[in-house]
Amino acid sequence: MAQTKNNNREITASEWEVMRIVWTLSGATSHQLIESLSEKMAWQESTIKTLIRRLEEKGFLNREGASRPFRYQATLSEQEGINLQVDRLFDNLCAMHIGPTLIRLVQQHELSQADLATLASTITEKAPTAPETVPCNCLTNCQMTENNGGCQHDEAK
Amino acid sequence: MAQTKNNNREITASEWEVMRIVWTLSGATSHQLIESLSEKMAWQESTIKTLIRRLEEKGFLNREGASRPFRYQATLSEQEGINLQVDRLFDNLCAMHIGPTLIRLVQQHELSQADLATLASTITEKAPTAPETVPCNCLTNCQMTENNGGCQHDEAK
DNA sequence: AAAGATAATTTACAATTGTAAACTTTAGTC
DNA sequence: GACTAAAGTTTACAATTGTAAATTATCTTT
Repeated sequence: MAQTKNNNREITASEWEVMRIVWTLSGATSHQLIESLSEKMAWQESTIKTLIRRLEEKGFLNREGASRPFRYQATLSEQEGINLQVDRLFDNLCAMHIGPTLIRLVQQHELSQADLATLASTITEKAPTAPETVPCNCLTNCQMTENNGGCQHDEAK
Repeated sequence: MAQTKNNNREITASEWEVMRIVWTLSGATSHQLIESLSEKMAWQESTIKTLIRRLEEKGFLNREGASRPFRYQATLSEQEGINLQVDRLFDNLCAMHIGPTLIRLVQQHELSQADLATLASTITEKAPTAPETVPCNCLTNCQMTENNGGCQHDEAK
């Protein structure tokens, strides 16, 4: 019996490929997944079946349909899935480095007029209450002492 | 003998914690790492030593000093490490979802005046050449056919 | 130089992940 | 209804990761 909840487990890199197809097609049969991924990823069909099963067990895919060619549906939206991965990453970055990281991402990726506009207004909204600087939050309370050299982080650039 | 190059291997979640401390302190001894992480992560000292060794093997840490309390130095800067992780993630996101994802990140995180200003000008620079929309690039050539339901992605929101 | 304290290396072991073969069941077809 | 093809389930197995104990080597201090 497939899980209904995604037990706080993670979507791995390989599994992510499966999810992408499911999201793109708004649900897919194993046949479709095998077709797409055996080519794109050079995986054997067995591999793809395993990934589907694991995603079901983890609660990220639900099987639907009564008779055999079942369909697999994502239990979260693509944006939710992305948020999951992105937050897991950003929650482990030094606060001081998030700004430069976002700047780089904005520079590096192609964004639509609309997205740029939204970004611009978001920035305008945040500006009035933005702090002068965002300090490093790596070591809780920056409990560094003299004998360990202190928090060098503030000198980072 | 420790690797000099990071053989295109990854920094895992646990290893990342070690790197953060090394970066924050601009290099650290195993003693410092154990002090910091045994508390923060509730790890045994042995665990931390293993992580240090693996990071050395992967080429992300270099040991320096001639006599015993060695120091471990990162072979890449924190920003480079972050870029590595961030790119690994963003390279596997549907292009169409990157805009909304960045908007959300900018909203969600505290950014300094300076970072907001840089972001703003970056946006201004990009605007003139920004496309009306950024299409989904999930399925290479979107080689979806009628019998698989076609690329539903363009309808995503 | 012997002991004791530190630091580093080896060994360990279960869980997860990547990858897949083998086997079983079921939907269609003759 | 028997056969076959497609779909789904079980089993497998090595590599990586998380976590750590045991062992060995090296400073430091009597």
